[in-house]
Amino acid sequence: MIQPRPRTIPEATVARLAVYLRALTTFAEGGRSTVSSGELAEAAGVNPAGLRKDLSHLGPCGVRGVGYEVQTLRDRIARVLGVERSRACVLVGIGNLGSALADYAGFGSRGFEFVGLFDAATARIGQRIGGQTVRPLDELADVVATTQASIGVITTPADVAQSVCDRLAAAGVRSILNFAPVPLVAPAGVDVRKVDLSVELQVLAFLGQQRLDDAAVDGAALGEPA
Amino acid sequence: MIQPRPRTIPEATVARLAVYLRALTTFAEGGRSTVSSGELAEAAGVNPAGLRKDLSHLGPCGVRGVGYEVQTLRDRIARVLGVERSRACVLVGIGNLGSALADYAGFGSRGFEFVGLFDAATARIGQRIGGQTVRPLDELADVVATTQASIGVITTPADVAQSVCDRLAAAGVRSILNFAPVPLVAPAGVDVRKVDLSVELQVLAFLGQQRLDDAAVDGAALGEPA
DNA sequence: GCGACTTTGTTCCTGCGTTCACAAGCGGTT
DNA sequence: AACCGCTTGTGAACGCAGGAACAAAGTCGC
Repeated sequence: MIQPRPRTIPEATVARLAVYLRALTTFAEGGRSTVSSGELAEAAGVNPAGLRKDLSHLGPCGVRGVGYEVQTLRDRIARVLGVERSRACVLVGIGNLGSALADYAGFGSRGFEFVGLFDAATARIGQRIGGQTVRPLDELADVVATTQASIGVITTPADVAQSVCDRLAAAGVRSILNFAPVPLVAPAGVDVRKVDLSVELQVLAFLGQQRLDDAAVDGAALGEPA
Repeated sequence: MIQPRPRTIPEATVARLAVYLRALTTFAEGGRSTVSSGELAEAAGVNPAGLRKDLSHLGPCGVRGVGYEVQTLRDRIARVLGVERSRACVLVGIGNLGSALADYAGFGSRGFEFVGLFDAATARIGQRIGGQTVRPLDELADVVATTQASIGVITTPADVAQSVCDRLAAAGVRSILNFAPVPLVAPAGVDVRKVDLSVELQVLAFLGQQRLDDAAVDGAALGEPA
């Protein structure tokens, strides 16, 4: 049995496909019917050749000499990414960040719907955020089972993140997005993806500092007084 | 003039150094005086060999047969990352996400201090969040100049992000962390780093879907009925 | 004091991602 | 109908990150 096309799309490509999808939506709203790889690449902030290679994973979907049909390409990327059907998500840890995510309009428009918000603090239970009511952690397994939620988001403090991860996995969640600054271990069959905001800031700060240091050294090499 | 050690540390290594720094702090609080690369790697969720290679960029800092001295290594990483001195940051766009970041304790403990919160909506101006008062955008240049803020964080809607980026760069900010879902173009000498929360979720969803598809194909290949 | 064990630091290698460059193909024009 | 310009899709080369294996070095026990 020959696979006509390898189903394994590189993760970096998947991430960019999501960006292309958003750019294509903007083009469609602007009334454009076709775009070239150059235009789309500029809108997405990537290299045109790389964009074409990314799209090649979906099979031929452009017309040579013309470009890509906006609507067709948009639909195809959406189907590959699975945006066509809505995905139920649960969110654990309703602090500042959790509240912001629960209320973030950008998720709903991309097919992600929060069907359950959970927190351990009794003070938070009952609060209404983004159309949902915060529930106690005890109800997590029930909600995941009844809603068939496949994605869990962890915005708890670091010390309870692993325990929450275990409970999510046990309840049947298949994918976890972790904002807590600890590496999580999950059973096989459960994907974990980490977003670490402090690390992003520290990398940024380091790059800025490094640039200053380099400039200082270059200046010294050019004969500046010590 | 020979550089005893190349000053260019890979960006991926820098990101992991920040993780090691956090793990080392945890070890220090636990009273540990030394750790091996294996222990630290497990706490950071990486491969021990890779960890040693990362640390090799800082020069020899361990003792063979023993491991790494927690306090010494922590100080060295902190110095390389520039955590020792506090960095002034400004934040533009005080929506849900912006408020959460302004109030996020994880930044302050890592040497990042928000010295200005800005928003265009008059309704938000004057609000107090995390010890700061939200100000109008007009005051951005003044605040950046007086506080010598070097880092700007953008949590505005996409359509105004580029304009905010321009104003930040003009005001003298050197590094920008962008949460808006658009690629920003900044003048030379200004670093931009992007965090796209919807993309993270979409990648996660795709991986989960792909896993299901693969399982279905595997099952069929094993002789399941069609 | 010496040997064995432990752990670091480095080197090699494999695989992946990115970029450049070119051939193939389609539409418009004469 | 044939030519020309434009754009896609792909093949090759380059650079980089990650992982495994090995040599160097220091400590602990005898």
